[in-house]
Amino acid sequence: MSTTSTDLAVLGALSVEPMSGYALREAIRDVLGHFWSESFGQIYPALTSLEAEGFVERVEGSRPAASLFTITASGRRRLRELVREPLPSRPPRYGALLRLYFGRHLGQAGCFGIIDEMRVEAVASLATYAAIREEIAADTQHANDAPFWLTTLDLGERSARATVEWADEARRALGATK
Amino acid sequence: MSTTSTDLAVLGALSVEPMSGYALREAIRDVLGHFWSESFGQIYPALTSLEAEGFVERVEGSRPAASLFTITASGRRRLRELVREPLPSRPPRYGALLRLYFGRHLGQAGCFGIIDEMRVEAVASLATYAAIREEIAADTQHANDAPFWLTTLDLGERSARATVEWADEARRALGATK
DNA sequence: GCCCGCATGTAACTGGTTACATGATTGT
DNA sequence: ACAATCATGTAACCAGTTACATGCGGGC
Repeated sequence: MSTTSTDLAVLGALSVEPMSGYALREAIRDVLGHFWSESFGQIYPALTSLEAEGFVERVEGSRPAASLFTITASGRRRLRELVREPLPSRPPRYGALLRLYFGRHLGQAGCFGIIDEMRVEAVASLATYAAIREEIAADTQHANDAPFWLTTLDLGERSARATVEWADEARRALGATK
Repeated sequence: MSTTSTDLAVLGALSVEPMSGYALREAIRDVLGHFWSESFGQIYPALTSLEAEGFVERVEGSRPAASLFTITASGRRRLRELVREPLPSRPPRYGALLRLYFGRHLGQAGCFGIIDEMRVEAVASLATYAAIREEIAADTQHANDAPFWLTTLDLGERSARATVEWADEARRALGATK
C-alpha cells in the first residue's frame, strides 16, 4: 500500500509525460527536489498499485525489460482528486539549525562552519534553480504547466536568497560573540 | 535506543535549564518548532538511556511522580561532542508545494487557496517569532545563549517574510492564468 | 569483453508518530 | 466533585530509506 502523497507525485509526473520508474525518480529528485523526495522503495510499489487500480498503464518501451508508464484517463481523474486533498506536511528537522541553536557549546569557528555550509548550499540551489528556470522557459510543450512550475521555483529562489542574506548577517552578528 | 539527533535536542534543552520530560517536549515544540520536532515516543526513551549513560540525572521535583531532569558534567561533555557532529537533514516533503506544482489540475481558485493558507501560516509564524524575540530579550539569565537563539530565529523570520512576499507575487502571477 | 548507467523489484530495517494506559495535581 | 492539565511510559504501527539481487543495453 502506498501513500496518497506518493501517488500524487507519481501521477502528477506522469501527467507531464510517460516515463520509466527510474526516470520518475530522477525527475522527482532533480525537479521537485527542493520540496519533495521519493525513493525507489516507494515509487515501484506505488506504480504497481496504481497499475492494479487502472490509474497507470505499462507499455513496453524501446528496449525490453524496461517499461514506460503512462497515465490513464481515470488516472487523470484520480490526480484531480488527489491534488484537491490537503497533504500532511512532515514536521521539519533541520539538523544544522539545531546545532546552531546550541552554538554556545560549539564555539564561534564551529558556528561559522555551519553558516558557511548553509550559504554554499543556498548559492548552489540558486544555480540549479536558474538552470531549471531556463529549461521551463525553453520548453514550449508544457506552456500550460509553466506558470505553476515557475511559482514553486520562485519560492525556492526567495528562500535561498533569504538564506544567503541571513548567512552574511549571522556571521556579522556572531562575529561580536566571544 | 535513541538517535543522536534526539540526544542533542534533549541535552541542549537541559543545558539551558532542568525540566521534566513533559516540559521538554513543550519547549521543543514552542521554541524549536520552526526547525525541529520531537514526540513523547522519542523523548522518554532518550531520557532513560541518557540517564543510564550518566549524561542526565533525575531529581525529584516539587511534586512526587514528576521528575526534573538535569544535565551532568559528563552530559555537557557529550553535548559538546554531539553539537560538533553533522546531523542528517531529513529530505523535505512540503505537501502544499507539491499540490501547487501540479496546480494545472487544480484550477486557479484551488491554487489561491493553497497560497493564501501558506501566507496565513507565514504571518502567524512572524507573530510567534516576534513573541519569542521579546522573551529572549527579556531573559537576562541566558545572555550567553541569546545571540545563537536570535540567529536561528532570524532565519525563520526571513523565510517567513520571503513566503509572504512570494504569496503576493504568486497570486499576481497566477491571476493571469485561466 | 567489460564496465557503467538504466531499469525493476523486494526485504529488512530505522526513525518517528500515535494511541493507549495510568495516575497525580491544580483550579473551580 | 470534577475537569483540565501535568506527567510518565510503552506497544503498535506507519512511513520511508537502504541495501541487496538481478539483468539488459550501449559505449570504450
